Amino acid sequence: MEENMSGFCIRGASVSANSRSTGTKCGRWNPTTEQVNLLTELFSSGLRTPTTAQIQKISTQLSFYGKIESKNVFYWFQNHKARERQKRRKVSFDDDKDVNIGRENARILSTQNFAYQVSEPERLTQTLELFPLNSFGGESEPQKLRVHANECRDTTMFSYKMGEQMDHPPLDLRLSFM
Amino acid sequence: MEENMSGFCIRGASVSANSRSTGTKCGRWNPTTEQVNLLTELFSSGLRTPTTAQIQKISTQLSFYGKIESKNVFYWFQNHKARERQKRRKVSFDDDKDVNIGRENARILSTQNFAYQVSEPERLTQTLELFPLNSFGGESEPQKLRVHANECRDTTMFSYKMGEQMDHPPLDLRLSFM
DNA sequence: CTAATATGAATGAACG
DNA sequence: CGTTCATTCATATTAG
Repeated sequence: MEENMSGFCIRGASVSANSRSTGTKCGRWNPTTEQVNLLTELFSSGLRTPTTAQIQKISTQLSFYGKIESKNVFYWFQNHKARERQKRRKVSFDDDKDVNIGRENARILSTQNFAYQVSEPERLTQTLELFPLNSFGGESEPQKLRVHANECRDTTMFSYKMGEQMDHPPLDLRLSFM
Repeated sequence: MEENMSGFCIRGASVSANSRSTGTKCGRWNPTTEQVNLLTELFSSGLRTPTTAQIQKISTQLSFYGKIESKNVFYWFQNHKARERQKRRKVSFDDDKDVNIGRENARILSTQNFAYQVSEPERLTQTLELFPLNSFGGESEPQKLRVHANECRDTTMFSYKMGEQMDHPPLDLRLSFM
């Protein structure tokens, strides 16, 4: 029984009283097999970051198979994409230094997680005709080669000028942003 | 296996959740409960886009509770505001599987100009007055200073010696130290 | 049962 | 400011 109650998990905040009991009502969505199948199909078909409208429609469709919310779909795609990339990244270098790993363990490295058979786009369209196929039909991932400094360098971001705001009462919401 | 192959800052992978990033260097900021409380209070008071001066003030205050930089405050407000709206967008109507009542509720987000104003002007003023915003001598000067985050070397840049007394600050931190 | 893993959820950081 | 990426936390699930 997954009684989802839109629980908010305050990360770490409620560590007080966390000894054993499930005091923190953090019920989370537990997708059904059908839901996962459909989501996986969509993903395999190329859908990576659905728009809000798409998310809502998917959610509506999936609600037939069980309780679901839009944010669940949103998170699912976020996580699925992120983890795929994450695992892909781990495999990327495929060091020789770890060749001794057993073939059993190699499944994580070499196996595509999404070996699920990709249904034809047509069928996908039939299933839920909500995706403009151009969104993923002939478009490749942007693949923006991003440097992405991953450290604490100063990003010189907020250089938005501030006027005489200290003078003003804090009420005036300045729009000067960036 | 949960491998930490990244080799980066092992940010207490399996440690308890809350402890602020003690000893962690270039990992991402992990706000303490007190910091989050204060930020949330300010947000609830109506502060949405703090100015540079405000950011610095807030950052200074929050640094008492743990390592923090100005950009963290900046990002926090950015994210918090954005996700407030994002939730509005991804609001999944508690769709009853049987009842088909999506129409009426579908357009609850007709007006969105509600949240961008302070709930109560006086309250905000009071709240901000708790922060002395008059640090700059000549207020007439535009004082376009950019928030300059320090380098990765933020090894206890704040010389606030945490006394033994502040171990358990009251919940209303804002009132306590002002 | 406990330990390890898979994954939903959350959020800090940053891009466009 | 909306959107997206990356990392982390919490929990359901599964392996041992």
